[in-house]
Parts: sequence; structure tokens; C-alpha cells
Amino acid sequence: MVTILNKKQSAILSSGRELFWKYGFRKVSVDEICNAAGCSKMTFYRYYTDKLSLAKAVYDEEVDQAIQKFRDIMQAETPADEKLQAMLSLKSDSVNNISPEFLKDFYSDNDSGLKEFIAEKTTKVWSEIISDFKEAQQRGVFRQDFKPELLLYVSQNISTLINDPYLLQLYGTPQELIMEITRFFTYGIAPNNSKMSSK
Amino acid sequence: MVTILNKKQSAILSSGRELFWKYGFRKVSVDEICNAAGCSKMTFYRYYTDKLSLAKAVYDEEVDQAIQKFRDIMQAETPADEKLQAMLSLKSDSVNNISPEFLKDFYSDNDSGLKEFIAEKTTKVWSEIISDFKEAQQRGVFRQDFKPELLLYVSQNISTLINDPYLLQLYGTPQELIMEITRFFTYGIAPNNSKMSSK
DNA sequence: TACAAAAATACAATAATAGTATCATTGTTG
DNA sequence: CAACAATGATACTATTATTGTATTTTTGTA
Repeated sequence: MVTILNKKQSAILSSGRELFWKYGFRKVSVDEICNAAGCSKMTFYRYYTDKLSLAKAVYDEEVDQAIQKFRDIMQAETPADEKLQAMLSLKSDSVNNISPEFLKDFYSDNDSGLKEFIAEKTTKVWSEIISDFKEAQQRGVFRQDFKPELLLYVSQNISTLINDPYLLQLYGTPQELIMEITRFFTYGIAPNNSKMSSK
Repeated sequence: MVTILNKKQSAILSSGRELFWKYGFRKVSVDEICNAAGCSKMTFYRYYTDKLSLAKAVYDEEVDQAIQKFRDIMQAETPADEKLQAMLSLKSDSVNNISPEFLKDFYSDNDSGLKEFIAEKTTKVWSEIISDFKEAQQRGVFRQDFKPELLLYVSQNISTLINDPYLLQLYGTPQELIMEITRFFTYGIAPNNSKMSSK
């Protein structure tokens, strides 16, 4: 589904993304967004019911783009190791794309509703990813006895992992930690572990 | 003058710098700083009367370090063009060091007092720099008919330049603009413009 | 002109923040 | 151990910021 936005609305969207990305959700005020977008507050509330709904839209857009890229990788006629590598760099991209500031608010805030929204979205996205995985598995891209559901389990527990102080100080930044986890799982599911790229 | 700080105080100072640098002055709350520094609010107010006084301390420290580096460059036994180049990269360093977020609040806020403080400090620093320049000039490092006071004049007007919308859109970011101005003036005061490094 | 979109402004209710006061806890030093 | 200083925890008030809305102008445009 492609939603067409008019000029003002997309100005608000991109200003929102920019500011949220930089400062996180809480620190950014609606007024600030309006100033950056060059519109009045009324216009803002014409297009978005809340500050929250804008954040959702921003997040949605980002995830949708990431999903699209993921699909492209999965659909392409490349061997598993190349797929894995592409996914890996995609993952690290999107980790850099979705700023740590944004994620910080999302992990610590309990009341804003952002958390629930992102959790829900994450679930949906992961079930899509899993079905894509299964499809690729059918085509023999990954080894047959690997269960994609495992990824879901991990992803659902990853937020607790990310908040674990010990792990955090071990890796420095949440991104590093996420990357490490991703790397581990990605490389662990190749059909042929010892010799990659040998069809 | 070297001020010795105890552990907590320096923890507050560095947490403050980190947060101010990232988010600017306004967006950062005292509670946030205390959490980052691992101390209670009481301890904060034991060492700093204000949020503002912490910001001043942070800025002070940064400027003093920059000044020190500048002095080192001026005192060294190197030809003018090397001095200029070193100062140039120092300038671009400190532009990156003093974050645009911090400067943004400083240029837009009118009431907090940060503006006045920084303006005052800037004046002092520049007069020191000028006397250093004159000394180097005496030693024949720069051409004799160049007036260091010109730099002061420029620096005092630079804030209006930086806020000029036309110039800003011409250079994209304030840093770029500052760098361009600096570059222009630095290269313009070499004793021998056509052939640098030819003693 | 007439109409719709946007801006400007003002506003009330709510939430966040600064800074203080009080009391409890720790840690250190003689 | 006792006494003292440094720090923490908590609660609190006054002030400021922010949200989201209502109302009135301005602007652009068919």
C-alpha cells in the first residue's frame, strides 16, 4: 500500500524523523517539529492526531523500507552466504538508521505507548520475515533442519538482553551488542558452515 | 590555574559535557545529568549552583584546552605556514568539539545567560590570542603590516554572519561556514602568499 | 469573488523541571 | 568506636514547558 502525502505532511514527517532520530522521542516538542517543518501547530494536528502518531509513522516508514530491502535480498538468485552477508550489512544499516536516541526512549518509556506499538510492529514484521525464511528454506537456500521460529524467540528476548547492564558494558553500545547477536545467529544458520559459498 | 576536582564533581562535569554536547543546553535536565554521573541531585547542587554554572564550567574547560593547544602551536619553532596549518586543523577540531547542538542553544537562547558568558569569555580569549599573535609577529613569523586586531573585529561579527540565512544555506551547516571563514582569514595573513613554506 | 488550506494567536489543562529542605545512609578518620 | 563529612533518597513548591484545542486572520487558488 502506497500512501500519498501532500507537501506539508511529508515536511512534517521528515522533520519529525530528523529530530526524533537526533534527540529521541521525549526531548522533541511538537512546536519544534512545526518550526522545522515550517508549518503551524494546527496543520500538524490536521495530519497527525498526536506526537505519538507521528513517531509511529516515522517508525513505520523506516521499517517498511527495511523490510522491502530484506525482501529484495531474499528473492534474489544468490547463494546463502551472499544473502547472509547482505542481510548482515542491512541489519547493521538499519541499526544505524534507527538511531540509538530513538530506541532509548522506546526502551525506557513505559507510558507513551511507543513501546507497545513498536513491539506489535516487530511481531508482525518478524512473522513476515519468518515466512520469507521458510520459503527460502524450501528453495534449499538454508539448511532444512533450521527453525526460523528460533529467530522470533530471540528477537522477543533481545530487548531484555539489550538492557542487561553486563552485556552492555561488554559491548559498549547497544548497536554493537545487537550486531554481535545478529552476526552470531546469521552465521550460525548457513547450510554449510565449514565451507561457505561452495554450492 | 589548575583546579582539582574530586571524583563526583568530575563525574558530573564529564556527564554534563557529554549530554550538553549531544543535546544542547536546554534539552538536558539536571536529573538526567545526575543519573549519568551516578549521583544525587543534592550532590550536584553542592558543587554547582546552577545548571548554568555547570555549562559554564564545561565550556571553560573546553576553551582552556583549545587555548593551550593554540599556545603550543604558536610557541613552536616552525615556519608560518605550518603554524597556520596547525591552527587551521585545530580550529576545525574545536568546531567539531564544541557541538553545534551546544552552540545552537547559545545563539538562540536570550535569557539563560549562557550567551553573555560565552561572549565575555570569547572576548578574553581573543585578546590573549591577539597578544600571542603580536609576539609571534615580533619574531617575524607573520608579515609586519598585518593587524591582529582585525581578527577580533571579525570574531565579534562572526555570530551575525553565522546567523545570516543566506550564508547558511550557501554553506549548509554553521560549521562549514565557520571553517570557510577561518580558512579565508588564516590563509590571508601568511607573510608570503604566493609561495608558502619557502623560507 | 468565494472557498479551502494554512497561519497566527490565544488558551486551559497537564506535565516536566529547577532548586530546596529534610532525613537517612555511608564512609572515613582520629 | 565515635564523630564528622560526604552522599543519597525522598518529598515538595514554584515555575516553566508542553500539549492539544478553539478562534480569528491570512494566503493561495479555482
